[in-house]
Amino acid sequence: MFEFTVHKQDSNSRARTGEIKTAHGSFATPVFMPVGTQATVKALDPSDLEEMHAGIILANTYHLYLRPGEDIVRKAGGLHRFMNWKGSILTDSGGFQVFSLSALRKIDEDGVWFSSHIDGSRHYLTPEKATAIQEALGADIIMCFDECAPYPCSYEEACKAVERTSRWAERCRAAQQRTDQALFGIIQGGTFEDLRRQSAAQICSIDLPGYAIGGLSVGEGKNEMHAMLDTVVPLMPETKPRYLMGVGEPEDLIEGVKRGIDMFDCVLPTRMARHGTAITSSGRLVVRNALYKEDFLPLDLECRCYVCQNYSRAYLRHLVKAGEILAHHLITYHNVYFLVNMMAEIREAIQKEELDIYRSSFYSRYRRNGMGGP
RNA sequence: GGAGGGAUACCCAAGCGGCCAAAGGGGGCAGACUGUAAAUCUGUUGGCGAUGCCUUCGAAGGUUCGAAUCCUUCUCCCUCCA
Repeated sequence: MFEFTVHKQDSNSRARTGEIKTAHGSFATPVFMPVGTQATVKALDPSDLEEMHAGIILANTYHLYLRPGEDIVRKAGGLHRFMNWKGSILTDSGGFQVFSLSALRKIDEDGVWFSSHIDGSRHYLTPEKATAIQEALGADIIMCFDECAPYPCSYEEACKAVERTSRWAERCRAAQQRTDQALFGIIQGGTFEDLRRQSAAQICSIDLPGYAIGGLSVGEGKNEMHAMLDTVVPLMPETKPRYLMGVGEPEDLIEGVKRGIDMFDCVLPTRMARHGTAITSSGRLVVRNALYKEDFLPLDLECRCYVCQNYSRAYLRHLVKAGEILAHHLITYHNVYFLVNMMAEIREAIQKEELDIYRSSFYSRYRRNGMGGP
C-alpha cells in the first residue's frame, strides 16, 4: 500500500506538509531519510532511529545484490525483518552507482556492466534486474534504474542520459511484478533547463506513485541546483510526493522544501559523523579540532537529543581522537537527529505559515563552517 | 673488566661526504565530504623580515671547499663474554 496526502500548502512558496502511508506505517512530509546503504544506517541501531522518529530509511540495491545477495534478504523475510527495522524503507536502484562507480562501469542501451568494488567480479544490471532485486528486497518504495550523469557533463551526454532514463523507467514499470511496492520515477537532465523540462515531462507522463529529481548535488553549485528545482518542480504533479535525491545539507533541506520537495536523503550526516564533524544549529562543528579540547558544552546547545543531553564536545573529541567506535555512534546519532528534528520543525513552520520566519531564523544562526559555539 | 652495537626532528625510523631542513610511519594541526568503493581522502608539521637566510641529526673538538654522514675524546643506552 502507498498513499500520499497533502495536508497544508504554504501560500508563499511551493512548500507543503503531507503524509505518506506505507505497509510499514506512516510518516509526515517533508521528510529526511537517513541512508543505510548496506541495510544498516552506519553506527546506529534501528531502535535509535525509532527513538528519534525517523519514519523511513534508505537501502541500496547494488550493494545488497552484491552482498549478501537479494535471495538471502528475501529468505530472511525481506529487508524489514532482515535488519529489524519496522518503519518504511526505500531502496535506491543502483542508478547512483552508474555515476559513483564510473571507473568500474560500462553503460549500454540494455543496462550497465559493473565490476564489483568488492571482488572485481563482473555484473550486469538492467532496469528489469534492478526491479527484480528490489522486489526481492521488499522495500516499501523502490526506484527506477536511471542513468545519473556526472557534473560537469556535455549537453549531448546529459540528453542521452535523460532519454535512456525515460526508456528505462518504462521498462522498470513493465518489469514490476509486485503490486505492493511504490515505484518512483527519476528525472535527470544535469544542469540544462530544457533537458530537465523534457525529463520531467517524460517521467511524469508515466503514471507512478511518486517522482524523484536525480543528478543534483553532484558538484554543481547551489544556485544551479535551485534553478533546476524551480524549473522541474512546477512540472511535477502536486498529488504525488517529490523526492530530491542525495540532498543534503541543512540549508539544502530548507531551500528544497521551499521549492516544493517532500523527501530527501543524504549520506552526509552519517558520513560526516564518522569523519568527526557534527551538524549543529550554528553550523558544522569539527569535533576533532583542538578548539574543543576543554570545551565541556554539548555539541549543540539547542539540541535535545540524547547525545547533547549527556556528552560534552571535549569527551566526543577525545573519542574521535582515540579512534573509539563510540564516537561514530554518538556523533551519527546527533547528526541524524538534527536533520530529522529539523524537518519536524520545518513541517511545524509550514503548518503555521511561518516557513519564512523559520528560514531567516535558521540562517541567522547557521554558518556553513560555523564553530557551533554558544 | 673485555668485545661489539647504538644515540637523527614530538615519537618510531631511513639516510652513512655535496642533489639533506633530512625518506617513510605514527602522533599533532587543519581542510574536504550531498541517491555511501568513505571509521575515508587531502594538506601541513624546526625558526624567520622567507624565489633567501638562520638553527638542527647525543656533547665537545678536528679533517675537508663542503659533515647527520669521516677522525678523536666524552656522556648515555643495548647485546654478548667474564
